[in-house]
Amino acid sequence: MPERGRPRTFDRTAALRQAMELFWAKGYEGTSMAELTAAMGISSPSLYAAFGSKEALFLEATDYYTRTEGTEIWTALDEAPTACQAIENFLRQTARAYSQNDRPQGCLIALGALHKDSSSGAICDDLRRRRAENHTLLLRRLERGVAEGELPPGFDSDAAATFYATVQHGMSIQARDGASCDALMATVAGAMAAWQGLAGTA
Amino acid sequence: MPERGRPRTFDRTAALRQAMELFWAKGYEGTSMAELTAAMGISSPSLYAAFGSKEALFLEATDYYTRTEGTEIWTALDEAPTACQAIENFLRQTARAYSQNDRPQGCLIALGALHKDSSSGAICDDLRRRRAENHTLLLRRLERGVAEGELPPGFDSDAAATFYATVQHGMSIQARDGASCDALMATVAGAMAAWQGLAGTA
DNA sequence: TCCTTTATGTAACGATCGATACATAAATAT
DNA sequence: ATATTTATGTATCGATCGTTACATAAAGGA
Repeated sequence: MPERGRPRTFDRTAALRQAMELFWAKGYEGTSMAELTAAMGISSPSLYAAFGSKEALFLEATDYYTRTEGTEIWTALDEAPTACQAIENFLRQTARAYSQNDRPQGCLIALGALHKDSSSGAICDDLRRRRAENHTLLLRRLERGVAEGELPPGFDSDAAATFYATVQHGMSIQARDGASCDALMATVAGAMAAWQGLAGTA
Repeated sequence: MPERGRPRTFDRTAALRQAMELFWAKGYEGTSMAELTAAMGISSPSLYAAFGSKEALFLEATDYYTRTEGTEIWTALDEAPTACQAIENFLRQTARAYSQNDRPQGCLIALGALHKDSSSGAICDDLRRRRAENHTLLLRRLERGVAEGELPPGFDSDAAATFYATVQHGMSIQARDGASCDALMATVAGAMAAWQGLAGTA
């Protein structure tokens, strides 16, 4: 029973990836249905039959983004033996991923829809929720550092997580301005220079 | 000879301020001419006669923005006696300005047009140029710190300026996510914790 | 007073926006 | 073979996009 009726003639996942790259490069509002259908290689009715609407397509595209792009950024968090190395790897992987030339620069979650419009309200909220989730991942790793005794008991994990998440968001804009991986690494060095000050004198 | 023909019936500067606030809140692409004329209280032909086009209006609005909004952020840079205090005041003023409730959160220069569209190409480039100017202001202040002996000769002023500019850009997104002034101050504390590491062991 | 100049108000321009109606094609179910 | 279900292709929907003709109103210059 998996297939009834006429089978679709295009690869749904491949079309979704094309949509993701377009949204990634131009944002939600900046991407038109005409551009989407052209990039995905399908007609407008096929797109609506397969994905529902432009808004639903964006939500599915961001979900696909989090599952396929920049995963090395977040796996680095848990695999590093110390919280310090975890944060540094997190930022270094970010610098590398954001400056790749074979894909849009910066992060779709950070840049996809920053302005709360009447049409993109749900989109904006969804991205905001995903940013909050990323903040939580940083927070959990830092709290683990406190639990393991690497960081002092009075360490403000939430403030530190906010700081490093904010640095990452800034790196998206920096990458959009054409910064190279080396230039992004300068920001990483600055952010890691803060580690001793944050961990030492809490 | 200052006035020939029928005088305009609206305050051009007041209308420009309304346009600025709208662009600030919703971005270039996200703001429509209908919204602009409604907020400015004028008709479409009056807008075009006074400002030329939507693109020209945005450029003039961003110029008005830099002359009127957040000036305390940049004056703090030169007035502080030390580079360290200059950067800290710069960031603290940023935290305060970005979280005000009587105006849009974050920075128009950082958030106004991040996606290089076919229509907003010139807009995007103009904002990018303004961000580069802000980076230069930070760079000059740090170089002055080196010249005055506050910072060691090998201090990488450019890398530090990039770091602090990136933190400020991230604070725009953080502010858009609803962060309070106190929450932004956590990021400021993190960024300033990096100072000793950057200035000490260069 | 007449002419020029600039601004306003109404109305609408062509283009593009996101989204669909409709008929047809291709598969399974009975 | 017929009915049902799903996808495709063409053509277009009403709404909104940024922009502008056109006639009229209000000022200064001759």
